[in-house]
Amino acid sequence: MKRPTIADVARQAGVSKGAVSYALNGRPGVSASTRARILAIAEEIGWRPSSAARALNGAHARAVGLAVCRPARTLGVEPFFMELISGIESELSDRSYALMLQMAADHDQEIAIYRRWWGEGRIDGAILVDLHVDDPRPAAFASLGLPAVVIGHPSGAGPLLPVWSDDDGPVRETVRYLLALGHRRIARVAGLPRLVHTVLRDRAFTEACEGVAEYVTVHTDYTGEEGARATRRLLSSPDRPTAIVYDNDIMAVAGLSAAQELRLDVPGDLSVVAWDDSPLCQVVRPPLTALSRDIAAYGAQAARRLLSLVSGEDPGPHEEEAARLTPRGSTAPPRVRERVPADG
Amino acid sequence: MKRPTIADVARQAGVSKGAVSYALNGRPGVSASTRARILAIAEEIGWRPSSAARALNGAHARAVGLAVCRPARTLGVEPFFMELISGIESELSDRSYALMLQMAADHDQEIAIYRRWWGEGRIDGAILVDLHVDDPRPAAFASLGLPAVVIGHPSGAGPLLPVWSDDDGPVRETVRYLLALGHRRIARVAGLPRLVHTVLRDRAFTEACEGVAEYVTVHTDYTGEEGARATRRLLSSPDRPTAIVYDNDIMAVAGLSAAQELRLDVPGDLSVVAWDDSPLCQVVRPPLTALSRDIAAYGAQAARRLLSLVSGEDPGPHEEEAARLTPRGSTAPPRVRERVPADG
DNA sequence: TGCGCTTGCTGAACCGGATAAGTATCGAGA
DNA sequence: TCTCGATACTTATCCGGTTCAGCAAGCGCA
Repeated sequence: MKRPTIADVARQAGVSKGAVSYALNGRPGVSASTRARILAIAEEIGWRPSSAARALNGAHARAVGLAVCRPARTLGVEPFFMELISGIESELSDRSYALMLQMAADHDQEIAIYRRWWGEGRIDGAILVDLHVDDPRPAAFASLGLPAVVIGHPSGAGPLLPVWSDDDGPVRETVRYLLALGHRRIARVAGLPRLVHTVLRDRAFTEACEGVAEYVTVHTDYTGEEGARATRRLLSSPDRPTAIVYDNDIMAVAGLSAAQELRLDVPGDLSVVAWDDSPLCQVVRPPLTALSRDIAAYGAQAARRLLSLVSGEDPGPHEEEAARLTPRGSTAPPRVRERVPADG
Repeated sequence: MKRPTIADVARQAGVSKGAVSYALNGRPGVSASTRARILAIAEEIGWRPSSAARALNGAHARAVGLAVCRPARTLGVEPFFMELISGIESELSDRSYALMLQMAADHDQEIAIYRRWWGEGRIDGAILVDLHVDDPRPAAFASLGLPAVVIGHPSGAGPLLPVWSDDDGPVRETVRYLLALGHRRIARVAGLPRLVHTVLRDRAFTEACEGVAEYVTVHTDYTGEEGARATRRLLSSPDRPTAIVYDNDIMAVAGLSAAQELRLDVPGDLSVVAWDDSPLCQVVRPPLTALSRDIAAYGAQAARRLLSLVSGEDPGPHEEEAARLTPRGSTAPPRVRERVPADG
């Protein structure tokens, strides 16, 4: 009942282990007829290469690592991750690479996990997500010599290969769109302030609004709960915003509900824009105007770059297509007339 | 720049490879002082055991597999999976087991993936989810000799170890609750009819309603889109239901929106109940009455059983705590007065 | 006829650990 | 003093592949 090895194949074929190895790997060194015979026997007795034995000879582990440190509750709710993983997967499974997944409590633990995986020869490379300001991970990865792709802006990727999508453009596009609709008081319910892309979006938002609209940014932890709380606070202010841009879809949905609970009409009294366009956005009423991007493609791209990095090539950094504004029912001109400049 | 091996440690310590192995594994055969010296050197030069070399000696791969075949779009949205995975993870990472994840297109591909992983010695066991009626996987796993835990009802688990939560009780509890509120026309928007738990819930729902309420069950694919469509169809019927029970939270949210779009008041005109209680349920207005269960604990339990199975023990089947009804704002007595029997 | 080259294969070393078997050293007991 | 037995190691082998050196046979060619 033991797993068959090449020695078993060799015995049955009446050749040496070496010949079997050559035959099974499609390398020269055996005749076509012997090769066919060996392959047939291997097939028949159900031989599979032992990944351990292969790895021992310096071959690749044929797996890449993804350790994630986010609180479990955000992970479960935000569609972003599963879509990203499913994109990564699609690329990996095509080449029979596996994905090693682990949740970490913090960056130190995450680094420890990678150190172990890499040290033990379990992974060939890693994908780094949720880039922080002053993130210790790029340097740690580099010192380990662990090939890695960073999903995040090059400015924070250090020596690692970045795969990112523009944050600046979509923010400006959104603000322009809201301005064009006539909004002059715009709020942004942002994610964790320590994340690089939050900082980039914050800056873009500020610059886009500066001088043309009143604006405010509130930071949250991405949960619907905090999104709702931030929304209530914003909407109960005397000069409440007429539009709110949310940094993820779950907060946008929560914000929408919070507004409706306050008897405000969306989009009449308040326009809502979500960043990232999961099915969730189209399921609520009104459907949410959202910044859409193909997250699965994003993940697939990262996986592709990582694999080429692992195989010794030197793929350049890659900027994924930026998110595009998909207007839906949650945005409209503000009902409350504002003093609009003649040239506006 | 190569990874240090026990040979390197042995050389520096001035002892043999064997002694180092004994020392590092905490086995007798070396003196305390030598052991300490070896451990110090190993630590200093950053030695890690090669998982490949260990696995080659018949040791465990220290990884378990999880191949999932669901359409990516459902995966991304439904919180269930990420919560389950995060629960599985929490248990695995405590014992430094890794999780190998892969998405499959269908059951055949899923079985092929496991066959490969198991054949290659990459995994010690597997977790099987989304049990289907006449599922080919339990038999396939058993014939492979792959230790596995099935997340699903024992009736469908075949020879594998089941970990499940009761479907029957929660369905009946929900129906009783709705009946007590005065509902007499209840609909159920169910998931895929081929899933074992859908069948179980269908049956329980039918039996609970039989003779005491009008009822109807509609099957969907779990997406919000189909949930909304089913809801619209149900609500546009002349004798529309006064309560709808959904098989997951995303469909419940979609159904809620669809109802509100039809200018129906929830819970006045329609009561809504969701199965599985993600943060999503509390984020919408009104917050959804839901069947709550600790999905992460569910996953952790499955992982725990699998690990004990892998280590040669024989843990019994485990029934997780059943989902419990958490009433919230989406359920109330039906506003439209119905002819309620005097004894009702 | 002899030389060199290619083809097709064998045998052995090797990867990094685990482990069984063997050996040198030392203290205790008879 | 000799033996017994534990202690503290060393040596050798094994796991399942890969790979390199070697070698015999067959072929072309001068």
